[in-house]
Amino acid sequence: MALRNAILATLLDGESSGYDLAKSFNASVANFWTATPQQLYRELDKMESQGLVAARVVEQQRRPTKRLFSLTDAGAAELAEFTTRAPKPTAIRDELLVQVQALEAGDDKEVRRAVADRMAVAETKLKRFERLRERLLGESAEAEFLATAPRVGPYLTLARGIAFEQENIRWCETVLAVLDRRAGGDRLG
Amino acid sequence: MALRNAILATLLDGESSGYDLAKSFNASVANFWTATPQQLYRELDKMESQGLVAARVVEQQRRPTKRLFSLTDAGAAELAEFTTRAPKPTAIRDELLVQVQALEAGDDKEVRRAVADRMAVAETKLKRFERLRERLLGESAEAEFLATAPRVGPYLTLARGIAFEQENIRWCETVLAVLDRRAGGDRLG
DNA sequence: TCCTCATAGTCAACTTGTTGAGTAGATGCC
DNA sequence: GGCATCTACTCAACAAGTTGACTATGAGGA
Repeated sequence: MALRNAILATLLDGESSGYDLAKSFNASVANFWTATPQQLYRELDKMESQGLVAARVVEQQRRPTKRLFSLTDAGAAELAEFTTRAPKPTAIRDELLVQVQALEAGDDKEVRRAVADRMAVAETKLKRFERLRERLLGESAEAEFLATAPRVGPYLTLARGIAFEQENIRWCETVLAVLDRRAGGDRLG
Repeated sequence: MALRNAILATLLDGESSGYDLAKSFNASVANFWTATPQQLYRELDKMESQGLVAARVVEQQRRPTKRLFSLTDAGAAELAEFTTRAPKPTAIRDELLVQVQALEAGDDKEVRRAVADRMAVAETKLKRFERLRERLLGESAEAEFLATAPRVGPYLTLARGIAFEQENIRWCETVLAVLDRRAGGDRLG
């Protein structure tokens, strides 16, 4: 039920096609939820049949016809009700951490490479998130924005994403340093 | 395939029953992967039939018979190979963040409560992780441990979990402060 | 004595998420 | 001129994760 509500929350920003949702689920929404295009189309169809979203077919010149989805009153009510339900507890779920856990039983050079790759990805994401943050803030200072902006939800979730990626980068640096020191020690020993 | 390898990595610490694994997946392994008992039993059966783990039936007095699983050579090889494969990218997946994103369309008092609950959970987890950390370190200082300990994988993943929970707590504090300030402003305005 | 909790699981049904391929027109690039 | 890329989807099959109920035994407390 969380994917459904993540979609509804995204539609608060206005109507959107499945295709556009798929892209925004790789940009802003990716701070707190991910989904493949398949999941989105399936869920949108289901929600349309349940009256939570309304589809409007838009014929385009030079492009395939698309369907634009928007929140209905029932959809907004479902979303509001969702905010009152206890959220599931969460935890990191990361194959890279499984690999680091198994470090000594595996290939430490490959793991080192995977950690370095992850750090590069995190840096790219962080930059994207920070540009998004600038755009959200506009001219305002953070404190002013948080006190006066009509919608602070997206800013707060973005802040969580930024902190997560910063933490990722810091952790990757630590792991790389430890691996290098230990590899160096091996050569000496 | 990540659950499978998370189980194999856990069995590096020695043989374990499904029941014990279920408990450790709520303690230490929860830093980087979660699983329900159902998933574990299913996966253990599959892995046994594929020769990745070996089961040893232990009859107990005063307790139900249990099966203790241990790594086979094939299982260790599979785990080693897993560390060479590119890990999937990861992201936060958190219903609470979906709720915060939908803040202005939902019930802000309920969301506030959910954030406060999450903060309490994070604090409990953090304390547990820090006790675990002390136990892992033993008498050593961190730098010494990282340079000389035979296995640093579990320490490094635990460090990631600790940082994650600290970041959670900090973020929850921010969100609570913002919500309170805005609720206060409403009363004044 | 009954009730709850801990141990140690099994079974079935369901939802959610992933993978890969296919359709089809338009634009851009070399 | 041809080939890749972008838009905008659809279909099918599978893998992974969740939920709830059920079996059995023993220990500890009210």
